[in-house]
Amino acid sequence: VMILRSRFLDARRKRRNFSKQATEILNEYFYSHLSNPYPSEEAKEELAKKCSITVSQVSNWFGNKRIRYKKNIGKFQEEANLYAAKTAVTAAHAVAAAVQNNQTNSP
Amino acid sequence: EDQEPACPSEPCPSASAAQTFDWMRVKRNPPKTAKVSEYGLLGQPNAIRTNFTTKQLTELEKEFHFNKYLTRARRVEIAATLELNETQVKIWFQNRRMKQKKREKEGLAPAAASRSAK
DNA sequence: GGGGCCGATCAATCATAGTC
DNA sequence: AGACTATGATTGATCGGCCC
Repeated sequence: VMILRSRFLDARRKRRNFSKQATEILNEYFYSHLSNPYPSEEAKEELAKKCSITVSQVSNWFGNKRIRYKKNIGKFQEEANLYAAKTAVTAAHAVAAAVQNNQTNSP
Repeated sequence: EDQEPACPSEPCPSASAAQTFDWMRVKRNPPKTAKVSEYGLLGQPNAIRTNFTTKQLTELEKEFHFNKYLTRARRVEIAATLELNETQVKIWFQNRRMKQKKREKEGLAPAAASRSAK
């Protein structure tokens, strides 16, 4: 084999993990869109801005996340529940508002 | 905006019923880089990612700088020289162009950002 | 109708950062 | 310190869409 890795000085040599907040934002988006975790170009730009990373990095993140998630769903169960609970709060607010609105509009 | 489930009708037992959506079932067909013959002839499409050698990559890179796009003739020539399929050469150029575009994009955005940034 | 290109994505792998 | 895992990036190749 010896596939000479002349690609020696590959860019991936110096890699930095994203900040905790950035990962938080990305995971929140991922799990709140678990049925279709494919952010549009615009959504990626917004996420990139919020996370202070590039759009490509956002794409890489989602690409890796999707593949790794479906490869072993069980391994991410805990994480999935965590973020599901987190977004459940905002969801509850939305529901509450909807109910309120419903009561005042339909006798 | 379009968050998602919010459990419309289903109870949603305790926490999340993490179901398996279609995107999780997506499977790509194995590469058809049929190299036929060679040895054996069991016609097994390689089904594996080809690892280009340094020489092949160097040559392709050189060609790319000469021409971003290939002509049929050039493609045949290069494929023969590097012992690759015409398809592999074609795909390599497509990917290379995309890579180029990505670089240009990332190479200008930061510049604009640094200007607007304090 | 078919082949090339584009844009997005997949999937496997690389190389490093982080954890124990 | 060393083995093992988590994770960001790279890349050959696929998928769907569009154009000619």
